[in-house]
Amino acid sequence: MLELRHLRYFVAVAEELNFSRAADRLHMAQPPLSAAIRQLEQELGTELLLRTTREVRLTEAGSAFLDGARRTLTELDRARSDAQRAAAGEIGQLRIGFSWSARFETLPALGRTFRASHPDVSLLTEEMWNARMLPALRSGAIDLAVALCPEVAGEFSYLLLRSEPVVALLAQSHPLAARGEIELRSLAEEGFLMFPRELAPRLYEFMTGLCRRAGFEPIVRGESFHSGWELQILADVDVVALAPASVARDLPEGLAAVVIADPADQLDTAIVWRKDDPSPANRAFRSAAERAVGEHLLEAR
Amino acid sequence: MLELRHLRYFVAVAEELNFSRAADRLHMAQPPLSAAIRQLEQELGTELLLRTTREVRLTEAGSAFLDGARRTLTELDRARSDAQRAAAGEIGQLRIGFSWSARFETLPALGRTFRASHPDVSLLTEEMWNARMLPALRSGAIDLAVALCPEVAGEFSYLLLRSEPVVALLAQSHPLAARGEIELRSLAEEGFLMFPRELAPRLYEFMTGLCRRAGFEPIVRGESFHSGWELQILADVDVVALAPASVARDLPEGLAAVVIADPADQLDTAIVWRKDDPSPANRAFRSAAERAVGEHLLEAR
DNA sequence: TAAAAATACTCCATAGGTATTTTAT
DNA sequence: ATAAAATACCTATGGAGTATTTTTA
Repeated sequence: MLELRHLRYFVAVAEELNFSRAADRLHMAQPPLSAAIRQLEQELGTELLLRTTREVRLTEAGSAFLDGARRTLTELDRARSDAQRAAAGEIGQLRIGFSWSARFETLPALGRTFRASHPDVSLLTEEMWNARMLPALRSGAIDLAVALCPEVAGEFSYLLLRSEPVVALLAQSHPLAARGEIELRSLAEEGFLMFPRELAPRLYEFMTGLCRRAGFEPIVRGESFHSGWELQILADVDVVALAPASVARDLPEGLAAVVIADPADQLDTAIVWRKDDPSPANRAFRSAAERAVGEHLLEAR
Repeated sequence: MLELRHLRYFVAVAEELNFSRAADRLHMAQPPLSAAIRQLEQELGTELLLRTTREVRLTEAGSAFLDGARRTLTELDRARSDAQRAAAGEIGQLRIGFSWSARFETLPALGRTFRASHPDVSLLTEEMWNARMLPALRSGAIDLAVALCPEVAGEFSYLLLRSEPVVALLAQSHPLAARGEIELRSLAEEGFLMFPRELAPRLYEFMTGLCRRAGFEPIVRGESFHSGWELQILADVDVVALAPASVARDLPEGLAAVVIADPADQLDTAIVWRKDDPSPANRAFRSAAERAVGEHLLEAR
């Protein structure tokens, strides 16, 4: 059976064109080297070397095989280093599901931090609603979730990335739009635009809970957020919506964001992963995230 | 030490994701297979497989290494087949030195015949004078010579490809140009254009010998053939030259070729090679040449 | 005749086998 | 309870060593 040994020996002999010197180089005796080469030739069914006691020459087959043997050994080295780099999380890919709101500040900052240390891991990101994230994580469709107000069950772990104030999004023409900050209760009479509850139950409860604690039940005038939050509608129809502050970074024309006063009402964004996920790239991403948190790279600016 | 055995075993296990089934497939027992994989992991310094008694999964490193291992094994197969094809003369290259006169019929016909059976051998051809051919063959600068009237010494073998009549090349305006055939002695009073004797001594002797047997000593009026035979000069100056008949296939404007009558005065073209040349492609070319001779593909048309 | 490959043989490392235990579902 | 991997132990093939012979330039 052909083994790498044969290739290594053959390359040495082909380079030295001298069995004794090649044996030296390989730290072995000359007879077993000769035997191994003979075995290789038998295995291939063709002469690779023309030996006389005075010179050793490559045959055409030998010269062709030398190229191939070198390529094979190189390929093996690459395989080895790929495996080791993959084990260190330095190559591979990560599929990341994220909440729409993470698009503005959190995800870009995470990406920058991670890419700086792991340039050869490709990040495949997909926006999705919270309700899809856990099943996607569970099934392995994604490796990590970057979620706003995530629901986290037992089989998952998470790391809090940032907390940010809630803002009310409303038409610039609205009387309250000019204010820097408002009390939530001043919106008690407004119509609210919400998303379908089943897309992110915990976030939905958080927002209606805010209103209730502010002393009113929100009047839900529509449920129309589908892919992302289609905000333009807020300016057209006369309704308001609640969102994390970072959304204000990229508002459509004619919309304003006003911070809700109560500093206790913060919206959390976290990364979530399967506790038992052994992927080194995953671990590496998490520690990059920790680093980013530690360096305050994820805070609102 | 890492061996191909490890790669073969690992690929089998990674494909079956089951040590026992993989062991079956490899016609071996399960424990030594487990041992080999453990050894491989130790060699690489990283886990490749996550085993429980119920399932075997690839780690990231394992998945990366699987790709690399497959590539390595593929590369080895290619190396093996390259060696075997090279041994059969099916790949490689042949450097061929040829006489100018072979360019017209002999070399193209040889090329066609050889390429039909050996499309992956590249032919590198170079025109040269006979005097350069033997040293070039001896030093290995060329593998084969296709020579007109070759001088063949002991260390070389040769195969006669064709014999062809001698023609006289002369200006179309020459009184004899209209004749289909002439006696050489009718050129006794003409001036001859020759090449420097040292470029092809045997051919030179052959041609002057022809004249002497026809009863005259040729009047050499110039020695001006350098690269190829610059024939245009024959039409300009009023001299004649002797050449093999195939040259008539591609005469410059204003020149005519007239066959010399004596059918015994034939010019031979042969391929010449080093007796001890072991190159399979070389052998293959020679047998293609024999085939071409047998099928009369090299004869004048 | 001298340098280098081939041959003859010896030995032991280890690949691979069998029997059994452990483990996780 | 069971299927599958790990462990323990054994065997023998063959890879590598030493001493010697053969070859050819």
